[in-house]
Amino acid sequence: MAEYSKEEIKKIEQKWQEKWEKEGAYKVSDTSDKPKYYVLDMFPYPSGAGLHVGHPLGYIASDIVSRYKRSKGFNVLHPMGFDAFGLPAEQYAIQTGQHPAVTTAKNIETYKRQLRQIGFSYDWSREVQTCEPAYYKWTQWIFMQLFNAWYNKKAIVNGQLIIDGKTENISTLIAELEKNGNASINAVCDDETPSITAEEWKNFNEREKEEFLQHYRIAYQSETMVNWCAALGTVLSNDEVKDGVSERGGYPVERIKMLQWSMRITAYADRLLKGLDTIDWPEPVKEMQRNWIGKSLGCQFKFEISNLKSQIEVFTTRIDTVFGVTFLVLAPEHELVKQITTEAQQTAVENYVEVAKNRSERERMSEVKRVSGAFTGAYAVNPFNGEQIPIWISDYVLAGYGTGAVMAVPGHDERDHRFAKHFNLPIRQVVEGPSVEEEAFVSWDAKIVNSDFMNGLTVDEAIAAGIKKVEALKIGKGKVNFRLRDAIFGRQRYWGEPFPVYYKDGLPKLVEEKDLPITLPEIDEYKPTESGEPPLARAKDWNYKGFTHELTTMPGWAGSSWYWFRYMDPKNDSAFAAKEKTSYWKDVDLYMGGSEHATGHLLYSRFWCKALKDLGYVEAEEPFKKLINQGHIQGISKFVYRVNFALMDNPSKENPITPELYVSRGIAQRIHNKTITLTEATEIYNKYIEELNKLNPSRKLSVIFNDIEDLNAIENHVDIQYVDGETLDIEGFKNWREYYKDAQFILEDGKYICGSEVEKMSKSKYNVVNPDDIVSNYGADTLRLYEMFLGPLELSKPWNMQGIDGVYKFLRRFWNLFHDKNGNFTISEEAATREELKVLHKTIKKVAHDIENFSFNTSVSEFMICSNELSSIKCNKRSILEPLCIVLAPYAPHITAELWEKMGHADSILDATFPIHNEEYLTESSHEYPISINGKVRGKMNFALDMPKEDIEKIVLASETVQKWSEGKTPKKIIVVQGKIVNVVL
RNA sequence: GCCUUGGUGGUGGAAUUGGUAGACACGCAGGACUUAAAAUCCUGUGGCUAGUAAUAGUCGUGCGGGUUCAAGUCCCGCCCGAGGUACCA
Repeated sequence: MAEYSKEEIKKIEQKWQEKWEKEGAYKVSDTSDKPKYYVLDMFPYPSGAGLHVGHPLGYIASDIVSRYKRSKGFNVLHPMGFDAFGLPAEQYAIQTGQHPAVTTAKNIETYKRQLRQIGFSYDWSREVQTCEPAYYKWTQWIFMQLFNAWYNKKAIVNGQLIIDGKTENISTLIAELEKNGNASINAVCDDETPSITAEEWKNFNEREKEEFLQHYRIAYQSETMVNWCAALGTVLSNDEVKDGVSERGGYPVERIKMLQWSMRITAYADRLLKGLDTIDWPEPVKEMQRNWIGKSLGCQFKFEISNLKSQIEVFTTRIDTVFGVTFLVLAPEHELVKQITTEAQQTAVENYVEVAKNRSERERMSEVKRVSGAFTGAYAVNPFNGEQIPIWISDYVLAGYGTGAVMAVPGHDERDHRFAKHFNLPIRQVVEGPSVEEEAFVSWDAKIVNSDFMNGLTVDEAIAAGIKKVEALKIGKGKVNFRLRDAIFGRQRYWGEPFPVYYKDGLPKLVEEKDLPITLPEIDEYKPTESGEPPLARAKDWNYKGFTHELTTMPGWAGSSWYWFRYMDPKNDSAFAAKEKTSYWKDVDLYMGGSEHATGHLLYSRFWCKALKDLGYVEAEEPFKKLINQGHIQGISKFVYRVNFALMDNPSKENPITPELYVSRGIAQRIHNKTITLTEATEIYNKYIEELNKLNPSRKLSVIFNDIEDLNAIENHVDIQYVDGETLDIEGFKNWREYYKDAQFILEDGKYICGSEVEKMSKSKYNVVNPDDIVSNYGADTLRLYEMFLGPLELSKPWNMQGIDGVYKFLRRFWNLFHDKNGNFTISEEAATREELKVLHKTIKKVAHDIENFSFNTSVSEFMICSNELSSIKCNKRSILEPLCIVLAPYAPHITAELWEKMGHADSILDATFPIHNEEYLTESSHEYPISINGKVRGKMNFALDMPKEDIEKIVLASETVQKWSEGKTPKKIIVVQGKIVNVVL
């Protein structure tokens, strides 16, 4: 007496989940006669909000593929684990004092409970967590290998030169330095690496040797730009910076240089580029990586500075336009700026640099229409024609790119043109084409003019000639430039892998391998120290044999750049994975995840994989053979608007507490588009000052407020649980966080109205929807089908629950095929009719095709059509329903397992062989042709599929439809596409 | 800004890749069952015009052009949304 009711679903799903777990039904063996198939989901970060409905989208799809491949006879590895280090847990720790390990463990438990109840076929015995010492021991070990490695572009293996070069142990570099110095070494190294002889190398002391080797190591230290927030005493991600101030607290942020660990990913740039042609990834992701790597052929050369001994080095891809250069532009951070600025220009330049350095790189790149800059007063000499050209600085030139200086050719570059127009600098045409007075003319396919020896040459010829000239003048050379920069590997944070590094006399040294892992020490608070040192500086008595440890930790991507290898051998204590395991599983056959990882995780993972391969630890050159992008399930984010003013005194000395004052959406909009009245702005200012003084009673504080321009409203995410429609639940909001407790609000019509936006669903945006309710109301099988039914896997779409009833009804109808009106299980042993077989085989064909093509939404529709058809012909025959169960099982494992058992099977449906469709049942003998006149369908006619075109033409031309529309005229043309359509042209 | 991607009924989406636009669902409307409601089942459902009606005509895949016997699909130019933009993962 079983109906597919809420209670029954719960019973069935629990029963099978427990049974499968008890039997170890998903345990995978590392040895098998079957072909291997490795299906991997992207590593989830276990956030405090738990799993949201966006996560399972990809997991369900990959689970369907895993189950399908298993029923097709593959040995399928399908693991799951957690990328457990990360910023959110740390921020939570700072706020609440709870140890991130504790909250992370709790979050992981929640995730696992949620994942289990959706019925995924994960082999949980292989679970890994990046924050476990047994795991990060090997992350540290890999770091050590990369520290002890360099990139030899002239590597020789078995007497053969390796064209792309190879990662080698640093010992081969040292051996060569001892023999010949670095004269004949061809390696990827820092630009400023000096040339030395063997003699000089031998005479280096320990410090000099290490400093020299740092130019070559794959993991090395260098100075890089970061967002420094003095008030918070830490470095911030671009994400945490809004409008030049910290998202939290609204404190000023400036760009400063800091010594940090980096990874020489640029050594692999060419291989990362070439490897893309060998892997089956979505073309857009490959394209994004190509653009990110950004290989360009150009020319790097020097301009002399008039009246000074220095030179400015520029990189350009358009040396052919060098006669059109009318000024140079340096990044405001460029090291020469101070030196070349004339006295008269000093104030202007200093002011400009001060403003520019507080703008994020992203802002500087995006606001191209806002032209700004300053003249240094200095002039450079164009080496091609001896002309004196002014040197400017502007923030559209970025310090980290190329040389941090560009030769400006306003005639043929849009940004240069805008700059020249704005500052009234000359514009010159050197490429033949339309006038460049009003608009830059950018072309790679034209002739060069007004350019001395280049006149009449094509762009390509002129580039070659230009490089030749530069090299002849000995001022530079042709150069391949990559946009890709070395990856910063250090973080000023607590919750990450500690480095296996200590300092002796200020020199970084690796710990001994036997001392791994270097575990994360306990500290009292998770904040940076008062003096701005990273949190690890708080650790008491934490040292390595009396020496100080490295105090920064590794970034989020460290643990996720090799985890797929660990799943192959997750418990190994003597290697990150045993050689025989990595050579059996090799690489990931199917990787499912979002395209947001295109230029981060996916690039870093490829990099580490190549390095590990070169060093002889793994066989795979590429980690992920096939990649499928799942779209994001988007959430509706809500926003509140925090009032912000710049403080008059320097907040870095001692942080004042700034008011939590929020204005409703309409007011924020008026602030933003500057339509707010001065009266209203003044009221807000008064309120702000009042609060500011209340919060800092012992100090006299004031803020800058001259007009409405000085008033800012910063958009902050608010958790959607505190928003009803668009109105904020003020009490809920105040209780959300400690520092919102006394938040003040300026309302509209008595309400606080929130802003709203569709964004990716993410804990950090506080817009997540949890799948638990759906599972408890409808069951896991319905959730699985519904998420697939939502639309194509790779498209992003906002979450909505409309329509879930449809798939639930389908499952009930499917269940009813096996049961009579009273809920008794009844199936017939009668032979199937041809009609029934056609329905079955059409479904088998469509579903198998859909899974192979990752088109899961269309299979769900097909299942519905099939079940509707079988219902309407009242088919309950075993010979139809049994194979159908196997076909549906990857999508809805619980219901099908139950029905499979009821049909009398003692064996598991998990290992049932996926049926193969028989084309014989599907062939049609005739086709109903749409008859169109001038492309518009006017009628339909049925013809045998093998009827010759000529016969169809005759019949159609004689038909009533054509007679009616042609009104006696003779048709000009008739097109017959066999099996498809007929079109008559009048 | 730049790179990538998407835009089809009231809603999610389908369309064998240039060949009948709107499959399958949701929602809505009407009906059956019921004292009633829920559940279930049946019927209808892109817009506009004409008709009591079956139906007929016409417009229609973000906007504007183009190629073609034929365009949601290909080409050119726009508009809008989303992801990434190097310390979120």
